[in-house]
Amino acid sequence: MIPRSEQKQETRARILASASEALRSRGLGASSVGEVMAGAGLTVGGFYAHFENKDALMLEALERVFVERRAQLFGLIEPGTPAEQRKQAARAYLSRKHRDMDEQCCPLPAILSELPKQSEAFRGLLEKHLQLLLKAMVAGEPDRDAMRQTALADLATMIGALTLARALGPTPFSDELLAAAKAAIR
Amino acid sequence: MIPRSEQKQETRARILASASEALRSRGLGASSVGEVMAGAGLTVGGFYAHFENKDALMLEALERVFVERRAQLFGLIEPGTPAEQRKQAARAYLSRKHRDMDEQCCPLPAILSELPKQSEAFRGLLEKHLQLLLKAMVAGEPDRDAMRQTALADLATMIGALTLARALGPTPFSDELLAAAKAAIR
DNA sequence: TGTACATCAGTGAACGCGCGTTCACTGATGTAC
DNA sequence: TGTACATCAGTGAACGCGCGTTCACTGATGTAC
Repeated sequence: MIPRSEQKQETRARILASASEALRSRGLGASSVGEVMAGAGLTVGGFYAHFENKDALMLEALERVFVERRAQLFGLIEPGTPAEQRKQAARAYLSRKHRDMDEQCCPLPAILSELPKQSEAFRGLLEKHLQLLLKAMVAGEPDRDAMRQTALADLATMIGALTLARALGPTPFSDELLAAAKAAIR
Repeated sequence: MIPRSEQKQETRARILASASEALRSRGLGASSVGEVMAGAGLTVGGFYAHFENKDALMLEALERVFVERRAQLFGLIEPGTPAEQRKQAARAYLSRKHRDMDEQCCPLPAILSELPKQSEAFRGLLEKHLQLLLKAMVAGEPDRDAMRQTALADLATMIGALTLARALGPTPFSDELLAAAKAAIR
C-alpha cells in the first residue's frame, strides 16, 4: 500500500520529533542517539540511514522547533496594539506552566549554555531565527529602529527569566522572578 | 618547612581554582575530573583524597565563584545613586569584553541550561546566591519591595542578554543585543 | 646526632559504563519474466 | 498467476573512546628512640 520511501520519510519525521523533544528536555550533549531512536520506537543501528551524524540530526530538529514555535506564537496572538501583543506573548512565555513543561517548551533555556562550544552551524541557526523573530515582532511598527531595540531587550528579559526560573525549579522565588519579568516587558 | 597539611590545603585550593575556570568555560557536564586535575598540575588519581566526588568539587567551586564575584562587584562599584550604580554594573556585565572572556566570566551562562537536571544542591545554591545578590542590591533603598521587583527583572535581562550573546559569539548582532539590554536597565 | 619506622600526598593503571559510529545480517516489500 | 531475484529499512552486536571512580604502589616528609 504505502510506498516504501513514504514509510521511510515518516520514520525520519518520527526520529526528528523524538530529537526535538530530547533537546528541549536534556539539551544537546545529554541527548544520546540511542535514546532519541528509542523515543521513535527504533533501535540505534538504523540511525545512519536517515542522518549523517548526531549534529546533522540536532541541527535539523532545532531548526524545525524554531519554525514551529514562531508559527505557533503568531497563530496564538490575538489582535491588539503591539504593546498589548507583546504583553500577551510574555504572559504565556513567562507562565509557570511553560516553565514546568519539559519537552514542549522553548528550546533555548536547554541549549544556550552549550552553544558557545558548538559548531558555527548551531550559532548561525540561532542568529537566523532570532533575526526572523525580531523582524516579525517589529513589522508594521512606526519607529522600527527604536522598537527593535525594545524588542531585543524584551527577548533578553524573557529568555533570561525563563532560563533562570527553570534552573531554580518550581519554587516561590522562581515564581517571583517570572512575575517581575512579566511586569518589566515594555 | 611548610607542614604537609598546609601543602595539601594549597593543592586543594589549586584544584578548586582549576574547577572554577573549567565550569565557567565548559560548564558542569563537559568539565572532566581529569582535565580539572591536569589544570592544577596533578594527575587524576589523587582527586579523591581531596573531594568526595565530582559533584562535591563542582558545588564548592561554584559557591566560591559566587562569593568572589559578589565581593568583586561591590568592591568595583563607585559611589552614586542606586540607579547610577545599577547602570554601571550593567555596563561592565554586558560589555563585549565580559562576553568574550572564557574562564573569568560570570558562571551562569555556562551552567544555567544544565541546572534543571542537576541535584537540588546546585539549584539551592543558585537560589541562595541570587537572594544574597538581590538583598545587597536593594539595601538602603526607600521602596524596597518595588526595587526588588526592578532588580529581579534587571538581573533576568542581564543574564539573558549575556547568555544569548555568548551563544551567538562575537558578531554585530550579538553586540547589538548587548547594547539594547544595557539601554533597558532601569 | 643518627637510624628505623610510620605517615600520607600524589601516581598511574585498571574497572565498568555509556557514548557515537560501523557493519554484517534479516526479512518484508517490490520487480521481472 | 506464480516463481525467482533484487532492494532496502531496520536490527543488534561490535568498535574505540573518554568518562568517574578505585586502588596498589611510591617516595618524600615527619616521628621515635
